Amino acid sequence: MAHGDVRSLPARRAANGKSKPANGRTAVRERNEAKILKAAEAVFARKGFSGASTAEIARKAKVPKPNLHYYFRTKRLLYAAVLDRILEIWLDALDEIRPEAEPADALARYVVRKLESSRILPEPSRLWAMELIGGARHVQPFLKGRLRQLVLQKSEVIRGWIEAGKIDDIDPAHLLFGLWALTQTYADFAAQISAVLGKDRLDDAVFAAATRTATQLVLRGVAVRSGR
Amino acid sequence: MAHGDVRSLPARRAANGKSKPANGRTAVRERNEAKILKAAEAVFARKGFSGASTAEIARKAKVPKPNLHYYFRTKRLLYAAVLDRILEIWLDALDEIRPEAEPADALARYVVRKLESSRILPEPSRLWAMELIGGARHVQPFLKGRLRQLVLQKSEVIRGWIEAGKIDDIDPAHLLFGLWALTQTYADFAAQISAVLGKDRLDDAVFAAATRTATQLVLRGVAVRSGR
DNA sequence: TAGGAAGTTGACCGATTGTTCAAGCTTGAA
DNA sequence: TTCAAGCTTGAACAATCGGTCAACTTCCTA
Repeated sequence: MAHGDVRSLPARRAANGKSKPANGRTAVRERNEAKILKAAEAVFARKGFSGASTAEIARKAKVPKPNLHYYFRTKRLLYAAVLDRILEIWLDALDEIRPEAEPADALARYVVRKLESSRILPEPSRLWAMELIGGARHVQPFLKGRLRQLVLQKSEVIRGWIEAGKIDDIDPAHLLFGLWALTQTYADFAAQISAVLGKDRLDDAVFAAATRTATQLVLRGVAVRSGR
Repeated sequence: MAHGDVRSLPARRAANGKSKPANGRTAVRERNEAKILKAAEAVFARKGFSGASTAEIARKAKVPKPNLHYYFRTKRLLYAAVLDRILEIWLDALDEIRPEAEPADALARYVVRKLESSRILPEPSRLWAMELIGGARHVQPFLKGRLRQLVLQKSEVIRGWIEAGKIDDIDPAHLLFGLWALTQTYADFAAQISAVLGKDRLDDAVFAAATRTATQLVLRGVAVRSGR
């Protein structure tokens, strides 16, 4: 699932170690790929894979359509490249769940970081949600492999907290699902939340209230005994 | 947002009160519309509005494409008709939040009913999620109107519980957002959850654990003082 | 300064999109 | 039995889809 899978470029720079560290003269490529990926992320997040059109992505990225296909041979490869970038963002913050951490701190910080992510980078979250709702056909290996292993591992950490009497008994995996749901809803369903609140966008006050509420639900929900 | 808006049929049965109660000879129409709506729901839920094709819907409903357009003149009207049916399902269970209800019962029953809905009717939830992620262009009036009013009204109920000392202080609207997120995640992101759990579908055991976990988070989260 | 790879792009491909047409079929009331 | 309204459907519409082609420019290297 590394970059190598996803990009199949027409030609790579001569494989020697001569030129400047790691780039050299591919500045054009780097810049254009970034432009296209950013535009693709936005369009895929709004319309999903089948609903998005390469023409719209190209228009948004301000490149002619054949140029888009020069950098990403097919729509599917472009989609894979976008997903590939997003996986890391998605996993971010899970490292708060560590055995030696104090559960109250760890869970609170996890909620804060995830909500921050929903505020600053809502589009990756929406694209991920679209992919999952559509059946997760393109990310099945990731879900059954890396993510599953990570959830099993973090579940062990949480079970450790329970056995140490630091938090109440709870199903660790479902606690994680709950954490994801409580935090990502503010990215995925921002349109609903802002409309219901009578705002035209989710401002800082909304996210502050969201953080308070989610933190309260989680910390009291697992009945954290504060350390010492 | 009533049915009248959504269906613009070539002709309605003669407007008299003669024939059998409320249908008469439109049995064919009723049956075909139902077939098409069901197929449309599934396809729209998987691909979103722009990603779905009328051809695929027609194929799934086992009617020729022009027949689909005979009953629903445009793709957009078909989509509106599908959304229209879903709104009621979506609002269901909110009536548990009543002033005279005991908060513990009301919240627990709400969670149970919503999770039951995620288990039995995941597709409407997924279609709704798709629509919201895509920007909620087709349901903006519903969100800003009926749903907003309902949320304001239920928020008052919850505020009443707080002031009566029955539950801890919490932002009522965000509590509702949390309840939605915690329960609908099992419909919307079923693909992720089942893959992570190593199952090929979300069985009864999963939903039982989900119910326990979500209920615990909510009831302890708001620190319900049991009645009396 | 010559050569060649990298990058750009207008024009075009067959396939699929949503939608329409018109000719047929079915059915219930007169 | 007639007849119109409701229903069905193969064929075709322009527009858009993902993707290709070949001619062009740009830019680095030798």
